[in-house]
Amino acid sequence: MLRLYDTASGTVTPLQLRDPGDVSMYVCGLTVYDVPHIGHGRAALVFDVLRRYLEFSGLRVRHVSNVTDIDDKIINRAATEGRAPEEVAEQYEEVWWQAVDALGVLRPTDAPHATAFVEKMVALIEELVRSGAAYETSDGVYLSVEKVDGYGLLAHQGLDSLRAGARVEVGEEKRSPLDFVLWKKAKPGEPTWGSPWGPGRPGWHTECVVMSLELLGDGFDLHGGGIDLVFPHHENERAQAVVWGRPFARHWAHHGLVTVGDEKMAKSLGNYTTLTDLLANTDPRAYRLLVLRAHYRSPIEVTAATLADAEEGLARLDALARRFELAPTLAAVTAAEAPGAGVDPVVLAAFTARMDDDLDTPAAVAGLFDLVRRANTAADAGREDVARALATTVAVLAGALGLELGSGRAEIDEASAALVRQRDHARAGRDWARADEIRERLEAEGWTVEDTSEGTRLHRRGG
RNA sequence: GGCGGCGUGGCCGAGUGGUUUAGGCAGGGGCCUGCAAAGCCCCGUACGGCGGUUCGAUUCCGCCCGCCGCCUCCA
Repeated sequence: MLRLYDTASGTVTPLQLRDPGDVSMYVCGLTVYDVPHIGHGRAALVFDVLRRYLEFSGLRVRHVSNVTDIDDKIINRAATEGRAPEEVAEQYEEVWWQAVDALGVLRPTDAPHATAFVEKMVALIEELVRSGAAYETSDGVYLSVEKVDGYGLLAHQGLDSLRAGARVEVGEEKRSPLDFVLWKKAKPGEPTWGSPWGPGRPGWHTECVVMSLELLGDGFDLHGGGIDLVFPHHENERAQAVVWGRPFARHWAHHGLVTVGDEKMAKSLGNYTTLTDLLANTDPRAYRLLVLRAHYRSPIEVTAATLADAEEGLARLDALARRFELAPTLAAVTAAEAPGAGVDPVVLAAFTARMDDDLDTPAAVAGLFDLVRRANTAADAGREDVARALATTVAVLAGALGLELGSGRAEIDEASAALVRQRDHARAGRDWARADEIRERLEAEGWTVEDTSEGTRLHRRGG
């Protein structure tokens, strides 16, 4: 059984499911106002790995991830560019899904849009006002954190110390600086929805409570996101659920951020690389491997050097796939079926033990590389059956992590294929000069040339 | 200031109270190869500093130094 770090308790605890066999997880998606950067890519990869591993473990996963398609940033961008906010949101949502697909990340089972749930959000806010937990001001409706049992649970701080660090805006009508907005009254020209407090739009923290409970029901299993969402976003979601009287997430999972020179990558800092740029220059699997080689709660540096490192590692895995001509095994089997598919049961047990330990993917990946060496050694010694079993194991377990080996294989064009035939002929005739000349031509075309017992073999490295 | 976390060999990055101190990349040597490529073998004895606990700490405790995250929108 998977044990995961739970932000609420601050400990690694078993992920105990509400409905045994079924996992309900809600992952905070993004606000579609700009192109995604590689930090967003890591977020998608981390939860993709979690989801795939849960499925590999034999569980059914309902994975909900929202799209925030109404927000100040979208409105501002639309205003600046003289476009409709919906148009901006649609454009960047499309960019996001393309990047998700390119990363080999499974799309969520549900991707609700905030704008489709405004009526339900209004209903919730009305209820919170009625119960006395929320109050209206001249610019909106706010939740009074004083009314929330255990406010600060996720932040691991009490109300007093949170208040001590809070910034206070001039002219605010909030009763406490920690109170947060549930409904924003519209200014001229802004998109609006109707409400008892006049035209306006919901605050960010409300959409996730409403959509997660609506789609997954009370007491769903897991709520996740970046570690920077712990406070205030997730704290405030939970606060609304508490006052609403609805059991909320049983478990909270947060991942570490991508850093640049030890600093968080962020739009506001301007130190970001877009996901599109990354994917244009790098095999997406190399980025996945880079992400897997760090623990999901640790920060990772994504630099030319760490990416190159990951690409070399990936090349080693792909070389194994070439050597054994492994078929793609992405999510082909579950752990229960794996032994029947030729996976070494001892290795499988070690793999699941590592993954069950708070998703220790660095250790799991280390285990895979260890297997690569064992498979190659066995093959070098002529122990074909042993070697094949080990290589198959690597492919299946890598597949469980969403890493498809050998899929970077390139189609060989007819001209290159002809050169291969000529080179094999030359080598058969021991015409080394000719063979080397052809190899140079192929290498100039970007091929890596390998001689095997079956003759010349070509492959490409990198993306 | 409060809270959370981190500091491991050239780099990335797990892990552990003590026998052989993951794994990857880079580097050196060797084997294999017509030469390569791929692969295999060998080589690096690291755990921020100072104390304490202990027969013994990188691993436990305390203090210190440095760094990061959150406390404002943020994956």
